[in-house]
Amino acid sequence: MTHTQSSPERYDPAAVEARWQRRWRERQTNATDLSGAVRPYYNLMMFPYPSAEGLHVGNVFAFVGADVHGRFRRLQGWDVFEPIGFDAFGIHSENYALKVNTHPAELIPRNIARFREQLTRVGLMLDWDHEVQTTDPRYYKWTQWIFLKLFEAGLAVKKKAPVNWCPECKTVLANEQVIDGRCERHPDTPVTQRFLEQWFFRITAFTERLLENLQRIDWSESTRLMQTNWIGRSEGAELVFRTEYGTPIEVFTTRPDTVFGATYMVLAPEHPLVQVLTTDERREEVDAYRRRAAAMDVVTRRVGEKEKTGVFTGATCRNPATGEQVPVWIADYVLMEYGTGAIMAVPAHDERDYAFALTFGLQIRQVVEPPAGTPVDAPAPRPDVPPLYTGWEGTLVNSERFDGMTPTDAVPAITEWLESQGAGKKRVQHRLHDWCISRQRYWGPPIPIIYCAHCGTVPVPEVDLPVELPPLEDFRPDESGVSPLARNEDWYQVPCPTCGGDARRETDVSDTFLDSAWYFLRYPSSDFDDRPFDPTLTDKWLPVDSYIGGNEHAVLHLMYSRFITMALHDLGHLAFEEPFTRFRAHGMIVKDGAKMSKSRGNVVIPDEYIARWGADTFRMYLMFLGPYQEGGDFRDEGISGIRRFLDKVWGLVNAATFEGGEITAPTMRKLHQTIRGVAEDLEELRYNTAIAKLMEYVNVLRGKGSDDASVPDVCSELLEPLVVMLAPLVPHFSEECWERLRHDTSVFDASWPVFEAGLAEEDHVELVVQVNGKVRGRVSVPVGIAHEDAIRRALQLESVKRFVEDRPLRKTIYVEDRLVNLVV
RNA sequence: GCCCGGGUGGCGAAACUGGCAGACGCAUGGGACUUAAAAUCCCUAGGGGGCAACCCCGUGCGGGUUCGAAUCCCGCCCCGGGCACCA
Repeated sequence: MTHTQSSPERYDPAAVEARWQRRWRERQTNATDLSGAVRPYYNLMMFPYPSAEGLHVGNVFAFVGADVHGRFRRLQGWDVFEPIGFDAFGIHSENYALKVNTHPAELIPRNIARFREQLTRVGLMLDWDHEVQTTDPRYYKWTQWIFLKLFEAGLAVKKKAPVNWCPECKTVLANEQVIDGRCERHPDTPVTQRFLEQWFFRITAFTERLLENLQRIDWSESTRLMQTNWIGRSEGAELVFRTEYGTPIEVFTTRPDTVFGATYMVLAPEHPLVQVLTTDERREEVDAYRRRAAAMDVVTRRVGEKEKTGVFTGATCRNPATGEQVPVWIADYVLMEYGTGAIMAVPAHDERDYAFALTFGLQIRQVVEPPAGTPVDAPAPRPDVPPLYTGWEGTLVNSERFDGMTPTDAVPAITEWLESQGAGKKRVQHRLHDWCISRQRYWGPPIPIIYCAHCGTVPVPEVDLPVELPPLEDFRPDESGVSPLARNEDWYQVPCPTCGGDARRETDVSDTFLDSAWYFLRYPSSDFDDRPFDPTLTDKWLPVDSYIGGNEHAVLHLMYSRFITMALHDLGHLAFEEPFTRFRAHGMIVKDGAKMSKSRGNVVIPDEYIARWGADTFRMYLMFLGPYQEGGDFRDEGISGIRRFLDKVWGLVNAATFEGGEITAPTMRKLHQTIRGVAEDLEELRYNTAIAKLMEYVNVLRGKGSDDASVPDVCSELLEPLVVMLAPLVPHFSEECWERLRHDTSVFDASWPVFEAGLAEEDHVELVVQVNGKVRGRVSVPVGIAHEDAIRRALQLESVKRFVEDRPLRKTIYVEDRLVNLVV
């Protein structure tokens, strides 16, 4: 049955991995025949920014998880396309280049070379024939082309707007890049506001579709939620208050039911009507306040719960519900970018208005009475003032004919009533803003626009693309608010494409997120220079079947990619409007419970581990340390367990018998249960439990529990399925084992073992026997035994009899093949 | 403040739809092999009690529903993430 090996060959990962990587390269194992594929499967991973530090463990974790998925799909018979590229434009690269005082054009190729080496070493099934680099003019030609298409469609517009300015980056930032009022790249630097002419993509034209489609795409729930919140849909009404001269001031409110309690109004300091409304005697004070607000940085202005400030304009407006004249104020707690930039203040039922009214002694009128016993949000500070109550429960008071209604019923009733007087209508408001894509920096694709004194804003003709980024010695940004390209007259002075007269190029470059918003469209078509994406190949391969990446891109990259795809769809360039059919967010790898960072000094360098343990052991360890979609804590002690496991498999494979030995029924059952379980787990990216099941199977094969220390002889029939199931996780190792099991083709040309339900079924199960809900014994019974029989068997147990005694059974519960519970 | 996710042995974790809590692995202890060590193999391993068969307690805390709760409900505490003067 068993034999002791004379001199067992040790598993040497370095040798095995070098050998198979060479062979994969020679045999083109990982190259996909894009036009010939029969069952195309597009397996995408988020392409990296090629930093000078090289691949991070977090990257490796992300990529390996995606690679395991791709390899699993391949074994299931799909023609898997697993491409990779490099996202090398942008502030990140440029800032680093400035720091080390080397041109990014020189740094990036070096970094990319290092990344290629590392990615290959990890053993990813990447098709290098379709690599893309966003910094390649062959690529960004088409990034510029997308800009032109959006421009033609009126989806790229230039407008003067208050924008986020990072004094450190010396450029504007998209709202998505501002975190806590600070630049995402410079957490110590508050973002300031500037009023600049910028190019915007009208993502807000797609808001409702971006929101609705979230219902029907198979994405991680967490990611969909983040996008939903980011879009920030609010239902309410737009109401009109008029000045004594009849000038309308529109306000947006989610609580039209409280309009009878609107005792004053507030406009944003930047609101265009402020000029018109302010009375002469108030003008000086109002102007001073507006100047202060304009100069204020975003943090100080945006941080909530600070003292409310504001100034009375001297004007009054008529509340359309009560007919009263109410004072009009300006205050910085009202934001110009949201709603109409003006609000009706209902101090009794809004926290901010309440604080403001108390500060400035404005009238507070309760119009919603909370039901008895419902806590209010803030007790009344004085007897003559009502408490603050922001809830939706209760009844309306002081609201004339609407008194007694619930707020929920009053919303449509009051909205319709005001609408009949031309003073309001239903409205939906979103938090999402247009995407500002201008960057006053050097390291990006120039925006393909030319300004001509005669012809105005002229798009660069398609035949002139790409507008190449000129090599600039000094690419340092400055305070001027314009790009370093604006210092290069030779470059920006061009004839107008329309009239031939003197004209000037746009000197801003576009946001890096535009580069990455379409790279997945380019991969299959990377060979074509005359089209961004070939219609036939695009039809065949897109949308992406599986996309795996980090949730840090939930609202940036993933939202922009959806928008660009949707826009290109509407313009007739794509047949689909959602780019990623399935998206899964992976978790984060932490070290000692904390996020890895250079400042903490807890960064794990993957190379050292791969050198010491081999890529396969490292891959499998990463997949085992926690649920893939949650991430986990990196502890190096755990790696040895994986290595021990691979050594055991190695031992079994090298002692395999080929003549077809006897296979016991329990072993066969375990095999088929494993085939089913592992497939289910891999399908759902539950890599840690898939590995546990493979370990269990190996324990069975090794006859764990027997005291025989030698390696048992196991027939190849039991080992082949194991090796195939291991292949997605440990590809080199599995190839080597496959060969030793006397195969001369790649294990990835094999197919996933077939699950046979009949072989997995047990004929007996162990029923748990409870008495009054407590486990008192177990009994082995045939599968599917009848209720009465199960009870009878249970009652025969001594341990059960003792607890039942002579008492009659009041009730019996039988869960088939699981348990019986006797209630006495 | 609002919206998610989480809290289970010494540690990472598992547990289908409410049905044996702790699979799998790490570390630890004991044993085998060895002159010895490493490697390897075997056993034990939530806490407490008992010579033992067994018994009691136990999934962040306090209540509840249920024959039965890590899982469902109510009220809290702590950790992680997202949003945040968004009307």
